[in-house]
Amino acid sequence: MTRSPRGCSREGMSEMRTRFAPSPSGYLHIGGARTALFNYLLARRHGGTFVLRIEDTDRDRSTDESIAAILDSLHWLGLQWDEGPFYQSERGDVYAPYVERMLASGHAYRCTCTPEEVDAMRQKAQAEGRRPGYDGRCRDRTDVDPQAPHVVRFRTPDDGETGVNDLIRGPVLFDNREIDDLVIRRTDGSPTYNFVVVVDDAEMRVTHVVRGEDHLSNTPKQIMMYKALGLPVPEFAHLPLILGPDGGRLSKRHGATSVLAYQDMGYLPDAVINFLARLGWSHGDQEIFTRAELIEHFSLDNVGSSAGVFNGEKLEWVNFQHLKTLPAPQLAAAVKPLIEARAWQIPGNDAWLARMVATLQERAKTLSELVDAAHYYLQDDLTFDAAAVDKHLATASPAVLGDLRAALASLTMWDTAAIQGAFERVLETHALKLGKLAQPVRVALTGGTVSPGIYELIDVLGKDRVLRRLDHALEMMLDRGQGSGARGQE
RNA sequence: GGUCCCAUCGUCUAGCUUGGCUUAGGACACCGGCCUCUCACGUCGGUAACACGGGUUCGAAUCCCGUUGGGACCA
Repeated sequence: MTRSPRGCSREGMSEMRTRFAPSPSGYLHIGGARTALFNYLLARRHGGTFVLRIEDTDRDRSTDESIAAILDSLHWLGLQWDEGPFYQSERGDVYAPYVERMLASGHAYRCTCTPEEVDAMRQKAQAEGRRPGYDGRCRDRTDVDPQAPHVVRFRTPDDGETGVNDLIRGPVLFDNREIDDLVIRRTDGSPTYNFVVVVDDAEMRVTHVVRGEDHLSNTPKQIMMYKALGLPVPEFAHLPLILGPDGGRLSKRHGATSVLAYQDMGYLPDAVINFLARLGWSHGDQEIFTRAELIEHFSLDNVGSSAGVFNGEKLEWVNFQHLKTLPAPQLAAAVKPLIEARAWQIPGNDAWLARMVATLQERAKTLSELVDAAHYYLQDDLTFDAAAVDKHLATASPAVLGDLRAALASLTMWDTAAIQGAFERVLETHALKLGKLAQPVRVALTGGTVSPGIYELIDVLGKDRVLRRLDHALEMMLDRGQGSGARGQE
């Protein structure tokens, strides 16, 4: 068992090479993304190479759509790989020589037992209270015709132990007697998963295999095969799984599990990465990391060994932390496509959009929320909230609002200071507090009671639209005033 | 069923390697105060955890064993 410092490449050691090897049987989910991230971070941290390999051997379950979704997800998250993508389906001929090598060296043998026979021995063993599994009856046969249908089995050691020196959980020992002779080549000639992984990782000179904990019990078999083939055994690190809120395996019923779904919901890739990194890894008390900080501090030493529960609320908060510190022009650029997707016209240039976004930046956890909140900036047909109108507009004085309209109309400068000045003059003449005026104005300008500060709102909205909306509100107030008999009677 | 992994606030976690510095720290969420033109932001404070049982030790969240619980893999 090789013992080396966890996740640390020393001077003189060969370059670190990590890999992410998804099977394209669906979109890239949160758990897979985290595995990819940790491989990426580890490689970046140590100046190594991050390899992408698509395990699409299972033609029935692999689809081009899945491959595209995985690639898109990785691109979106910014997990740029250095080599690949290599497609297993295109590597069909690399495995045969390895099978032959095993056969020639006696580490593998041909077995003609049918699935029924294997099943029978399993049941018998179980009935007799023994460990179920292949009993090795073809191990030493020399009479198997290579042309006849057969599988090739790997001859596992009969005794002793195989140790996995897991970089995350330390040494894990497996009793070799528990591991029976696994099939490495099926009757149809196709190689099996565990064998293919070993060959691929060896051929791609992967030095650190970082993958989900669900692969831990496959690892001793793989180590045996590396040794049988005389190949260098890589380091292994098995990441704890990500669970749903109920402690079970994360699945669709826990909400979105696809990476791309988070893109659609308006999350920032850097935030998703930050959140995923913190799910299982830590660096003291720090919660918010830039990509560069993640690369700088990442280490397998600080990856925990227990499974974690996906917490969407924390993701929202992490996203907010990133969103609010993003420079406004960048945020504007990120938000623009979402606005266009709603077929909303942006009433200004990019600079204006950046100003708009700046007023909403601390008021939205996601890009989508920000666009939702921006409706009164982007659409002129306001939807008035009835309760807000009743509470703030119906009770306000048209005279005061009219004065404000006039004060604003007469401004030659249009900035928050000038606007504030107009407000202050009106408030003084009517001896009112700001709240009494700001809320009716807010309802008049947005249709509701929630918005950025009233001065910045007015500033960004622009003089024309502000005056128009004020006029409209004044009209509404007069209409209601005439029909006041109806009020209170519903 | 067999093998393996895991176990600190509801959740993510620090602390565990090298036992005392811990009245167990931080964060999300939640509750309350402050700030305030609304909503937020911010800020101050609060509720809340070492699964259980043995051992080792002067002393255990930290080391060992067992139990329980959860998970994975194989079948």
